[in-house]
Amino acid sequence: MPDHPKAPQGETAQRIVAIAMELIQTKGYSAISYQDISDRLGIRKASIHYHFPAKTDLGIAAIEAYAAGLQSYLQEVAGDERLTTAALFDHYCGPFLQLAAAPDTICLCGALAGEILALPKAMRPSVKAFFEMHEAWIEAMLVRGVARGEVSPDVDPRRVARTVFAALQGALLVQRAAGGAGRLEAVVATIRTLFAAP
Amino acid sequence: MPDHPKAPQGETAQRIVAIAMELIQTKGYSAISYQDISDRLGIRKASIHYHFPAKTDLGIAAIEAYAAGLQSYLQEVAGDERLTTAALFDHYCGPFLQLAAAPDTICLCGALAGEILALPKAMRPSVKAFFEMHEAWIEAMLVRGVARGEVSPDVDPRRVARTVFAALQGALLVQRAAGGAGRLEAVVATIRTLFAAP
DNA sequence: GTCTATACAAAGATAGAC
DNA sequence: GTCTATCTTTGTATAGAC
Repeated sequence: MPDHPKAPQGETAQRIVAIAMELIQTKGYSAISYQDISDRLGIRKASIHYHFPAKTDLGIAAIEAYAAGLQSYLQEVAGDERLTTAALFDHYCGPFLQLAAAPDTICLCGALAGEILALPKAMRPSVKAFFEMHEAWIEAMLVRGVARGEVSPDVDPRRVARTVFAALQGALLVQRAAGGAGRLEAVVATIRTLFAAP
Repeated sequence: MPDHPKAPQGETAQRIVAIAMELIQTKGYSAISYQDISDRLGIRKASIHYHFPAKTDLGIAAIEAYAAGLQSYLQEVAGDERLTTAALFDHYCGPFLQLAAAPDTICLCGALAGEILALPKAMRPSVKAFFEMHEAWIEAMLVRGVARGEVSPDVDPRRVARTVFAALQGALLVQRAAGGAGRLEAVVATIRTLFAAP
C-alpha cells in the first residue's frame, strides 16, 4: 500500500529523487535536466527515464518526498502536549534554520513557487498543498497557544500564521541572494514578537 | 550620459525590456526565451539579438529598469518630511499590493532570487543590490520614525526591516502559488504591528 | 533595424540490445 | 535496470541580404 502509487520506491529511484530535490532547491526546476542528475548519479540519462519516464513525474516525486518528510516531523512535534507554544515554534523553525545554514539552499516549494507558471500543471497542486499544510500547522499552533494562555487572545491566528510563513520563506530567498549573517535568526526572533506573551 | 552605458534606449529596446520584465515576473528567467518575446512583440527573434546580443544582456537590462523605477519612487516618497511613518509605510507597500492584485505576478527580483544559482553570474549582483536597497530604505524609515517619536525606541531597525521585507516577498510568492484573498493586506496589517506605536 | 537562413548545442524522450 | 544510439524540438546565437 504505497503512499503514492506512481512513485517508484527502488533504491536507485530514491537516490534520483534525493538528487532532484537538492538540485531544485539550489537551481530550480526549469534549469535542471536529466543530464545534471546523470552526472551526479553516475548512470546515463536514459536510465533515469526508466524510473521517471517524464520530467514531470520526477518533479512530482520530489515535491511529495520533500513534503512527506516535513509533514511527519511536524505531526510528531504537534502531538507533544508537554511543549509550550514557544518550544513548538522553535521546533517549527528548526528546518528553516537548517536550510539557512546550508549554503545556497532554500525551501523546495519556495523555489518552485518562484517559477510556478513555468511548471507542468500537474506539479502545481502539490506546491499549493505544501503551503496550505504549513499555514494550517502554524495556525493550529496559535489556536492551541491561545487556549493554553500562552498566546494573546488578540492574535488573529490565520493572519499571523500567514505572516510568519511568508517571512520565513522570504527570508530564505533573500538570504541566498543577498547574504546577511544571522538573517534567519533575526527574522525568527522578530516574528516571535507577533504572538509571544509580553 | 546614459545611466547604463550598455543598455540600448531605443523604443523597440524599451518594449523588449518591458516584455522581458513581465515574463520574468510570471515565469522566471530560465523558462523564457527570445521566441516568447518575439511572439508578443511581433518581430523575429533574430531582431531581438540586434538590441540585446545575449540573453544575459537582456536580463541585466530588465533588472536595472525594474530597480530604477522603484528606486525613483522610493526616493521621492522618502523625501517628503510631512509624511508620518505610517503613511511612509503605506506608500512603501503600495507596489507590493499592486503586484498582488495583478494575477500571477511577483516581484521581479523575488522571482530571480528563486533561481539565483541558475542565473548568469553577471546578473546576480543586481539582484543583491535591489534587496539591499529595499532593506536599507525600510531601515531608514524606521530610524526616522524613532527620531520622530512615531516608532518605539525598542525596535531594532535592521532586524525589523529584514523581517518586513522578507514577509512581503514571501507573501507574494505564497499568494501566487496558493492563493488566499486579502493575503497581502493581512500580512501588511500584521507586520505593521512590529513597529507601530501602541 | 528587421528579415531569412542556418549553425550548434542541449533538452526531453524512445527503441532496442544486453 | 542500464546501456548505446537516435529522434525531435527548442534555445541561443550568428551571417548576410534587404
